[in-house]
Amino acid sequence: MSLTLYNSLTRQKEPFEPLEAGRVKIYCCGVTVYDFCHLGHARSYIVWDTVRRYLMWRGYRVTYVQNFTDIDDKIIRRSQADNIPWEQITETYIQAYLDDMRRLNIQDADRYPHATQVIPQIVQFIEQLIAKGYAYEANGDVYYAVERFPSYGKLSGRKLDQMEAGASGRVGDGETKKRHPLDFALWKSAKPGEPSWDSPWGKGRPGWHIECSVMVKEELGDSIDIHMGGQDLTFPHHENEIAQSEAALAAPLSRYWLHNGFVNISGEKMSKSLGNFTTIRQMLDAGIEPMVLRLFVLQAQYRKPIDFTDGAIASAQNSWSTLKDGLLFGHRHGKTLGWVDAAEADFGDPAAMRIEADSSAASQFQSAMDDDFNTSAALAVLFELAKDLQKERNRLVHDGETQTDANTLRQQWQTLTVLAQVLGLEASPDQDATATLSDEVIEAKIQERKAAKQSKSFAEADRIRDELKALGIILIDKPGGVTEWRRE
RNA sequence: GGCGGCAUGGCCAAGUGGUAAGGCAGAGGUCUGCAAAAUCUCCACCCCCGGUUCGAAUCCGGGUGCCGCCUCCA
Repeated sequence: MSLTLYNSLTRQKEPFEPLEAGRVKIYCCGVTVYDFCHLGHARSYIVWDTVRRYLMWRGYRVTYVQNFTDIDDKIIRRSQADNIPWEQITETYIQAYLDDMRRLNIQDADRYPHATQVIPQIVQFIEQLIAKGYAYEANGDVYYAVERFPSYGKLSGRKLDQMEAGASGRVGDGETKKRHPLDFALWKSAKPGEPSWDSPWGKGRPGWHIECSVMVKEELGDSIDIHMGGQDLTFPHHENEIAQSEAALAAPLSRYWLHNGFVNISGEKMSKSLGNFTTIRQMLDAGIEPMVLRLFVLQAQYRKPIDFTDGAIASAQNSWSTLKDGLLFGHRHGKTLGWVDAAEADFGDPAAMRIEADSSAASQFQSAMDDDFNTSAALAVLFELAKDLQKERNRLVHDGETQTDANTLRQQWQTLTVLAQVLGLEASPDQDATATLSDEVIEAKIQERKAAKQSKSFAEADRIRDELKALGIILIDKPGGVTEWRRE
């Protein structure tokens, strides 16, 4: 059984075979740092983080590089509009990016190259393209000559003449320096006051696409295994990267190209131009839990569009609550069940757990994920484990004993924890411990309520229950006048 | 105009030849003073029309509908 993934380049699912056995070199297109990240970024990077985690779980040594585009027209515009140095803009939003992603439990890349850190290499790369006849200089700008690259369009499935027809209405003005309407800038000459670097063509800055070609080469080499990004990057960005890299280096840029689907907002396309996007921090600050967002994203296959609505988030919230209870099972009941390791320091750490790889759950999980990262089917495995644990938890809380033996439960819990972690879904037991009320106070309240119930003061009893509920404490009355409680 | 994708229960979403995973929501029973995401149980023939096949949501042909890219965008 092997990992199969959908390759945008060939438009079909293919078995995954890295260039070097056991190693995977990944380049993920990062953000242009001129604004906060939005929900679309969240989906994209949650998905790629999950792919990376899964490959690691599958035993590959993964090198994951993601760039920051820190020089670009939008950054310059933002700098001018806000009257802030452009370097400060990029620094601010790089930090914001890292903060947002960490909150979503997205692992840091192994390296984050910046476009401005490789300017000499970019200049050199462009010189190489000019020398090979793939690029030409025109009044301080340098363009890539798409007609010189015969397979131009192979990634996005277009042909030059078709695109020319489609683009004819939009090209012309101010583009007269181009030999072909679809030629794109490798180097842009600087206007007065704009940030610039020296080059053989005068002061200027790199075009958008060339930086990625150069950073891939610098960080990972001429050919890599997986190149990923949002669906919108297929054309022109990735198409142009291929044209640049393969013309200059005469080697396939990437074996596999992965593209994630879009996020719609209440059925409407989300885009910069429509302005209907919510930033990640707005959502998180509004109280949407990071794991809920992650679950929302992973409930659909990564290539399909998803629709962000209040209802979808409410549903994900409830779903997360089920999984979270399952993930906290060991922390809440491990000691009660007499698990030998429950007192150890790394208890609950998935890295310290060894699950049986041939367990039914793990193998179902793996075959789901092996099929082009079918996270939706993979989640079904987690839910089944979580629901089983939920039942046992209730038996334990209500009847004082479980139906399944303690060791089997421990195995189930560990399996759930490990597999969830592969999807980046983690519940911290600290949330339990740092809750608002101490156990003693809660017990006192329960005794108070018990007295109220015995004197038939049900209004008072309900008031106490509501009061605790507002603080996240759920009370469960059991036969025999026993009241159990747990934190929500 | 060119290229591509999707259409499965109230909502979301797996499933690519053998009679429909999972989540959310809902219904009924139990339990309860009441309540509870406590517990038990229930809830789809897969857009339409043809065809292939012993057998199709799954393959083929034709419709219809929705969406994306071709322009900054994950």
